[in-house]
Amino acid sequence: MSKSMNLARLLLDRFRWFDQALLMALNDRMGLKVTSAQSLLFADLPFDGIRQAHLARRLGVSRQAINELVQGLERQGLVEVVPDPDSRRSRLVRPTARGRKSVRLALETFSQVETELRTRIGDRPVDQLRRALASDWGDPPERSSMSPQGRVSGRLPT
Amino acid sequence: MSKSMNLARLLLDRFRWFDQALLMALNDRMGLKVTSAQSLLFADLPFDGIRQAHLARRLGVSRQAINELVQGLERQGLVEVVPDPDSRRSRLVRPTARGRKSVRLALETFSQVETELRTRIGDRPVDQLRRALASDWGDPPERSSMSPQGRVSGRLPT
DNA sequence: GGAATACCGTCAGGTAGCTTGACGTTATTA
DNA sequence: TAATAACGTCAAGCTACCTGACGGTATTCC
Repeated sequence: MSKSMNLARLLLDRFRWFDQALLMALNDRMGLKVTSAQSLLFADLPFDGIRQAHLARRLGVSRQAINELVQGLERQGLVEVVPDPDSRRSRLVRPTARGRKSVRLALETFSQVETELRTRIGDRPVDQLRRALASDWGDPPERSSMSPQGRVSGRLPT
Repeated sequence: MSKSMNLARLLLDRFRWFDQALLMALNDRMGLKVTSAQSLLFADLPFDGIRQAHLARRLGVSRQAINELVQGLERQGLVEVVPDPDSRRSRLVRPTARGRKSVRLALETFSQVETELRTRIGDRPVDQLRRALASDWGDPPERSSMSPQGRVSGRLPT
């Protein structure tokens, strides 16, 4: 059944496997009601701050989308937006104390979950999985017209 | 840089790599403006029809969500919803002629893209990738309260 | 030095993809 | 036969995106 499944579906399903674990950890252990999109931001949130435009490029979404996510996190007191000392047109998104705790929990969770996965399917497969995923795939084939934007989360949009 | 990236992000990015190729193929070769969510449905669309509730369970979303996607595809003439001969409370979602052509193109594209990937990163890594992804991971750890629903697409929602 | 250009965040308005809740219909189970 | 469960669907609401446009700030270029 899963043997003949296409790689795209498999990749998405496995992403959701991780994502679900993360969301549950953040919810249960810190009472956070972050969304999947917000939680993904955490992975790229250096403690010394980062520009929104930078995050946008990193995640492959528009600056506006990032702006919205950041505002949500700000409302929950997880990040604060401060002036960038290096450039007056930019502002830095930086986790608060509580935010840093969440970021740490998120990273911890990912690593724990990966460890758990190793006990389930073995060290070798996980290493091979990571290696295959992390190697350079280049740009997607079939390149052409079409809009460049993607989705940060895991939904099925445009 | 990508070496230390967490598996979740890697999985999502690679899913998007495939998804983008699919969307472009459907757009360029058939002029279809299907969304990412709709295109994912294709992977699970048997030519002899399937129930919406079945699709919902398969993709891990609500029946209502599927209903919406199906209506979108119906508007574009890609599927038709017909009575289920086996049960009067159910209806079958079945691709039209044009729909079947799209489904075939989608499957073809996935296979071509995978072939292309093999020439880029090698046969072994792709085989290992598929094997690791398709093996039984069991339920996500950290199980607990929280809502069960996930997202079909690739976005970052609740 | 000053003007064009490019980049930063953000407002406004719009869409797709979801959710929960509720309902009528049909099938299954007790 | 009566309760229960499953199917599709309507309604309302939210989140995650998008494009377009704007006013500030840097950078580049004559």
